[in-house]
Amino acid sequence: MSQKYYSNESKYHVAVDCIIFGYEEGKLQVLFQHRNIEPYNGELTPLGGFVREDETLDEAAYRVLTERTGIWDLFLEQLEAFGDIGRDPGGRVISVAYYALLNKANYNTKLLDKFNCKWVDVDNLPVLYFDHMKMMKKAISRLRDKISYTPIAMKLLPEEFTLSQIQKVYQSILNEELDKRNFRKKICEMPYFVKTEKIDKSGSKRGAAIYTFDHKQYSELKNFHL
Amino acid sequence: MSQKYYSNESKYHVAVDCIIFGYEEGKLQVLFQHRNIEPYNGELTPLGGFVREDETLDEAAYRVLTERTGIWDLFLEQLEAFGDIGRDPGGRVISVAYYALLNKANYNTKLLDKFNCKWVDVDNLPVLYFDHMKMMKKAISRLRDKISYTPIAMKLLPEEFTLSQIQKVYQSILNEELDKRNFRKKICEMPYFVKTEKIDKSGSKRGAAIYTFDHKQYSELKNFHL
DNA sequence: TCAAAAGTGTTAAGTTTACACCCATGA
DNA sequence: TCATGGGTGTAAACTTAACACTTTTGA
Repeated sequence: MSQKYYSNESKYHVAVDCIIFGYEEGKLQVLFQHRNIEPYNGELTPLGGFVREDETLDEAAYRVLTERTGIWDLFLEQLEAFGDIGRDPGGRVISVAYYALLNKANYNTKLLDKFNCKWVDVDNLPVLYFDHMKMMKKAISRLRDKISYTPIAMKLLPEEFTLSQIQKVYQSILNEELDKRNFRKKICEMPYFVKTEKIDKSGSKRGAAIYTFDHKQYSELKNFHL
Repeated sequence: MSQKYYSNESKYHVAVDCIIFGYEEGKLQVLFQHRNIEPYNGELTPLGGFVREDETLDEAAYRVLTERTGIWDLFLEQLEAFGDIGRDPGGRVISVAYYALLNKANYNTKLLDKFNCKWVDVDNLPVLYFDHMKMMKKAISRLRDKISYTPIAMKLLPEEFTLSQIQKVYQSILNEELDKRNFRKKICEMPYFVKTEKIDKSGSKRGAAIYTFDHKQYSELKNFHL
């Protein structure tokens, strides 16, 4: 069936590559894996895999992510396809790049060793091969754009967080300091950030108000604006 | 060589699909082609083709465009890859979608018949098959975003144009009326729109100043801001 | 002479930025 | 008691939006 009409045309390997962002201690991080296949066996690479016949591109990316992190709740979006001829010296591979945001606290650290993965600060990236640096740059620039008009940065944090914590997340993504008052003003204007009665004492003696993200209200608002 | 390392993995047909925008008489238009292959033989579809082994994805898109329009000077950018399993009933095809802007005045109309193509107003789209409507929507929304911070809309017009003409182009893309004074203010602020001494009498009795686009200055400014 | 498009500035509204001090608490 | 991070408002700068009349000229 898959050969019914187009049998004269060439076929190619198709892979997904996921730039996976996490956050810890004020730093935006990316998850890499040591390649276990030639060429460049052992070198760091974004998490990727070949697309299977029974899955869409998005599903392939999601599979790679969940099977190697143990996390199901994440933000995932396609960046674009990379298909230069010599991009992979191991053969012609069309790679569809994705980026993802997840909460490291949910990460199953046993899988780190199993898959030989490693978190790296984005301000200290390793040497990357193929066109992986292009993907990285695209991912970071897309992420920077996107956090200005959607609250996806929340996916890097636990369900409960303080305003200072979000601010640090934004700062780590944008790589610049933000004004505390202006930042809080903007956040609190958005109706899906809700202040709880709870106080987080972990970050300061005085304690900071704990906020949560109202997913339901957010998706209602989002749909409304379409 | 292309099989050296990954020979156990599945391979797929990879195609490009181009959403090609043109402009005429106040209307934003898209170029379609009648399919000459089953399934859906004869139905309208964006211009597309399979990726060859000796070309990148961008090159494939550019080839499809130039060989079927006769135009070499155009704006071309990737949208994203589409790879749902059943998207093409003729077989599994991963399609990388592009959008392009070109000046219809340069279009070789002989090619229209040769390739069985047809310009359609975007506000009057035909029934589309596969996931082509998704691509269309993505292309239009990307185009709308992009004209707010880059002057790509110029690619729809001849080298020389009047301010009223550009305004109509913007209006046709955004599908809304713009304020004449505010619009002209914004355009004239950009240093790469240069007013010439020439007058275009074709659109009015009084005549309108002819402007050109300074590509050199634009690319210098653009590079400066990187 | 008049219809039709070209051309032109100002004001109000809204948004963004800059900026500094008091508060509550645990050590 | 003091060091630490939490919390708060206002004014200036800038950007965007709204708005109406005069000019030119060919038919």
